[in-house]
Amino acid sequence: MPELPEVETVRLQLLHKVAGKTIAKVEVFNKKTTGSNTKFEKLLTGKKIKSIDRIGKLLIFSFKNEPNLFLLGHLKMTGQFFFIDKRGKVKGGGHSLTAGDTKIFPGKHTRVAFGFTDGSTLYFNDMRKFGYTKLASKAELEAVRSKFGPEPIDIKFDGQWFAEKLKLRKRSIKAVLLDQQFVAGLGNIYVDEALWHAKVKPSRLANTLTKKEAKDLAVAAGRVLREAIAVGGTTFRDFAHTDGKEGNYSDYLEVFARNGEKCRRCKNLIEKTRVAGRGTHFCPNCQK
DNA sequence: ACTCTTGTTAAAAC
DNA sequence: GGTTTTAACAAGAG
Repeated sequence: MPELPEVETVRLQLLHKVAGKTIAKVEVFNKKTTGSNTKFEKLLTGKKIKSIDRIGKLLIFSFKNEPNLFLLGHLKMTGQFFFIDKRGKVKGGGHSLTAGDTKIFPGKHTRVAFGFTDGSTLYFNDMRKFGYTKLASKAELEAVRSKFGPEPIDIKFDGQWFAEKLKLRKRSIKAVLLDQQFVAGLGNIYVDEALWHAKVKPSRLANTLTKKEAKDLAVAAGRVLREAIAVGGTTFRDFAHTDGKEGNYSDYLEVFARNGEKCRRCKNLIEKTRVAGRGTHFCPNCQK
């Protein structure tokens, strides 16, 4: 699912493709996606994209000479951004489409289309309509930003702080890692992966981790996120790059979707259970 | 027809 | 007030 590495992959691709472009026309195919803002199209038309930032799994578009206007983009589970040079047929992935097939934009799952003055278009597709592209003021953006915890990939991420904070939490370590207010960016895939690398069982209560386990986990979380960014994220089902291609971290997964297969560390079989209400993969032998 | 999938949030419980 | 749990959301796959 789209987690920090997938969103960062999209951010880097969009930064390269749409920064500096001016929006000529906006089409909303699903009102809920834009927060049912009736002024959405009008407020964006004529605006020039200045930059694209990210916090956790949230994309933040800013505009030239518009210090009080931001576009917040969240993929949730099935959101996809596609960039098309000019409207028409394109090769690539996306829903209701097989590899190498041809897709017409806008398609069945296109929720918003941003047309630029040079004839190119950015499409936001989202099968399940949980994702959004919503406008926000500077104050609203700061209110949202304040709710995110630090990111494990931040060079200032503090293992000592992490270990001390875990002592105060009584839920499973998996539930705590999924909490974006505690640490930002991890989702179901990378939580399971980080816990495997740190040799900690997902069901362990957070306050029972030793200082060494906590510090190992902090390092592991940063490492899996960084390595996943380096290979364009993980495509498990729905995630696609802005050109429809897939992420390659699927080749590096140690536990996620590997239930029944051998642990590469101890040769035991990987199990799948339910922790924190999520499908959870781990090695029952070498994760303590 | 029924179960399963997950990111986030609102609401209720503690 | 902070923390925790649960349900809800939507649409498709199997």
